[in-house]
Amino acid sequence: MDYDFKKIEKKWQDRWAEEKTYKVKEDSSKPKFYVLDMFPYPSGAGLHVGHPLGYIASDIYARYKRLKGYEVLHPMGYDAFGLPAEQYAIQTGQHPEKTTSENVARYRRQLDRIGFSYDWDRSFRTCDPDYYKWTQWAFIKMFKSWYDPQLDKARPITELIEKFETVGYDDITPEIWAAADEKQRSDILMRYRIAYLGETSVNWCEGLGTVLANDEVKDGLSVRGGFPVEQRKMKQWQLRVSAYAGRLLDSLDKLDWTDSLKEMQRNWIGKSEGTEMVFDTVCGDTHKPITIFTTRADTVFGVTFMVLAPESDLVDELTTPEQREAVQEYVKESKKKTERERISETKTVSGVFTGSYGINPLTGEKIPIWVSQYVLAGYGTGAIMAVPAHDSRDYAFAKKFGLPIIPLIEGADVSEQSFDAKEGRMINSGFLNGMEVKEAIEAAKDYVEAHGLGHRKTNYRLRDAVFSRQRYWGEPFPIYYKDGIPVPLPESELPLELPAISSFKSVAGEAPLERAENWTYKGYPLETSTMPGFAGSSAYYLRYMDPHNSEELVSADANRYWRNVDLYVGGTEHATGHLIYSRFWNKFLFDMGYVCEDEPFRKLVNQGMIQGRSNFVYRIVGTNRFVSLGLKDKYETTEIHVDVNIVHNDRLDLDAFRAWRPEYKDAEFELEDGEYICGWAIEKMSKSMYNVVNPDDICDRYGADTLRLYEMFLGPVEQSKPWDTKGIDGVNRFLKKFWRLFYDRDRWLVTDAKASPAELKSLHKLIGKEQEDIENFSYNTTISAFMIAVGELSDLGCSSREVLEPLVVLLSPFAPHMAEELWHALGHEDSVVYASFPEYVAAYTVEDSVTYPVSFNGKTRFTVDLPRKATPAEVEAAVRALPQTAKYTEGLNVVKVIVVPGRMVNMVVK
RNA sequence: GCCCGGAUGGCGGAAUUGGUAGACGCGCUGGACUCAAAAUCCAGUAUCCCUUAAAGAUGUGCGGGUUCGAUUCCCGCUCUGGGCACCA
Repeated sequence: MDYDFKKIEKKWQDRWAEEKTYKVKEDSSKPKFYVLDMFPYPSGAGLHVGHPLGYIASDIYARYKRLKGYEVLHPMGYDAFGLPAEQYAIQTGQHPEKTTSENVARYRRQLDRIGFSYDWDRSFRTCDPDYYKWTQWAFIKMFKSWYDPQLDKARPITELIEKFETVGYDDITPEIWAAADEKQRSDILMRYRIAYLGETSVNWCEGLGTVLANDEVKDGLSVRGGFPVEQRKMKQWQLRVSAYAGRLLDSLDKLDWTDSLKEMQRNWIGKSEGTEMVFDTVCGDTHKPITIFTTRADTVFGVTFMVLAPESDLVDELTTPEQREAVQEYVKESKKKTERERISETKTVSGVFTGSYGINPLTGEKIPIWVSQYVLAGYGTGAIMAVPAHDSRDYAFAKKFGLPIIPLIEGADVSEQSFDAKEGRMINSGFLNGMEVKEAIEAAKDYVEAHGLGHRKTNYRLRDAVFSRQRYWGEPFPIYYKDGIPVPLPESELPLELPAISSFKSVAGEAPLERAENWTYKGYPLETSTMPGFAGSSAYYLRYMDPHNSEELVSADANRYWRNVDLYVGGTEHATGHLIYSRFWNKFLFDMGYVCEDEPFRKLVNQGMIQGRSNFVYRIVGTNRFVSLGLKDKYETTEIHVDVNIVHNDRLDLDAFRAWRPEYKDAEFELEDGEYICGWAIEKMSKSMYNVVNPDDICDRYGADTLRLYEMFLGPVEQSKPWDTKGIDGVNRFLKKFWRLFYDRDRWLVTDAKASPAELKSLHKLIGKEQEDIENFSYNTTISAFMIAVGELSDLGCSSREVLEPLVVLLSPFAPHMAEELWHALGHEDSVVYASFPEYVAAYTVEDSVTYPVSFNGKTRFTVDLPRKATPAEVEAAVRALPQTAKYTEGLNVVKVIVVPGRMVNMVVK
């Protein structure tokens, strides 16, 4: 029987589905392991060969852990709400539900072909009402909670109300609370709720007709669609992610994530420890203290002016009548600009004087207050003290407008540029003179606090997440408005299902749900925004633990068993989006006692991207004649992308090329050695480059097992690399070779013969290697080890079941179909999934000798075989006891013997 | 500008973290089998000198250093991938 992968793979995929081989349940007699992939957004283009990379890696891990005796939760689902389906609906009028279902079905077919061990009974889509019920539920919980900074955790809002009623909290005294009407109370509480409705400067994207979160905007353009984004003040639902900034930062240390990813999150959270300081100001005859934030309290003596953000509320109050016109003009201009324009203008300095002055709290000096775009309203207090000598932005501003620059650090030359480094000795700084900068910062902070000028303050760049989208294809908010006051729906009313609407076309500024009929609750209007894409993906990993529970997001029992994700595999592109929101969401649920772990993803592996490898043909200009790569320099040619699917190992399939497109029907070729060689380049995998490789095609040609093996053999999982089909024959050959250990054509080769020591050694080396490598995600080297072992066993003519049976088990995580087929051929009734790895590991007895090269001063002179367990002293003694060689006896004096256990002996001689 | 990674044959990549650099695969060359092809198998394949072999020398981006010994550690560069970017 030949290795007929088509038959074998179909057969086992059907059997696995039918027998629910990969179904898992909470089994407290076994340790749990939770392996999760970032679930895909089911796009219309289907899967390309890059998508399964991470899925294959995690599937191997999941299968391996199963063999090791773990109960493994390995689910898959779809992140199905989102913009592309809706954009498509706008263009075609098709309901997003329909296209989503079609895309999901297509994804499922493609995934099934690759032989993943998912428990499909746990699968769901984020757009299923049974699922988004729990997204809405969590939102209501957030609405009904506040963040208690004392306890440093979220608490029910009722506790805050109780504080207001009894002792007061912040600036709300019991009297104020008692006097407040329903609307006022709602407004007060909005300032504290975790999910709240608030006016804020948001990223408004006209092209998409919706607001976006910070991570959905890049370089002033929307990540989806690339439309320009501008800043607008709007009332939007938000999540108080910023309250969790400190905890999100601190618990990064506990996570087994890559350093680069943690670093990205640290930057995004952007902790900075500084001081909030009050400056008195003079505007005409009125005084108004304003608060600024600085990390350089040591530089107050060098403050020569102050700057307000154009959006700051203080601008109006501090503008003198003479300056009013100029200031208003400037503010208007900057508001009109899109985010992108503002970014592109970062190098051009602009600003306008308000006419009023601040008082330097340490020197008493009067300093002008300006307005400029380089100060951001959303960070700190929206106002700064400017120290041109030691801040490059302040410096540029001072130079442009001729403001004084006072150096504060000894030896700092500020004639050309500012001196930003935090080092050196202070001068011109009163009581700070003579101190080192780091010392001075602390001393200044102490001084400021002691004299009541301000206090220490930690700021974060992480902003609250804007949570509403003026779009259709998302979760509706479970909120209605009673006389303008937002009220959550009773939980019994969940899920609040997305209503039908007549047209998907977006109308400027109008949310599609405004067009829904009867979008009301008990006669009150319902919220017409929907939730953003990250809402549904923030807690999905919890739902897999208990996907059919209609009473709870996840039952306490299921949650206690599965706890959190042990291994999460996905791309880095979610570093500052999904992975922050999920952690936030999980921490909130943890605070409220709904989940038992503070962090959702213990270990995270980022798989690299698979790039495309494009192929080119070269057409002689003005003809339909194509020249092979090596000959193209003889002519003037145009480089044309050619579909990589009609090119094999850079050789063009001429007939397929002629058939590819009508205009090439009569193409002529100039060949090299009878072949047409194509040029190539590494580019992003995309349709327009004709370099998209569909996994289905690889499965047709080589089989899923080869695809799995090859994707892993390409290189380390974490690394980005181009898809290049050149090497695929190698792993395919390996599988055939593996098969031939069992079958010679129709003859079954396996016998009950006793394994030879050499055969066992091969097997045991592999067992050792596989265990070590899989734990380190080093699958390419495991496969190498496999190739070596199979080569050795094949050379030895190994037929012993004692060796071949464990070999099948070892193969099963990588090539599950072939392993399953052989496992059954070996007479097993059950799936190879139920085989037990530890059994074979127990027999792991590599007990061999080590060949030590013995060298003098680094040059190898002879070797000696010794048992692996020999101690360095024993090795040295054995080497010294050897019959002396000519070189050894030539009066050489051995000064030192260096023994590297298991490796080598080096003698230092004189 | 700031913060992380990388750099090893013709190519993808190994090297047990300081111990025989180049595992394994691809590609290439030669051979076996075959009427032939495919498939399969065997041998060779870092560079230089050389008809070949032996022997030698060089060799992990570049320049230094530590060490008996450096792809690995330290210092200074070059190139390159990624992230952040008026965050006070």
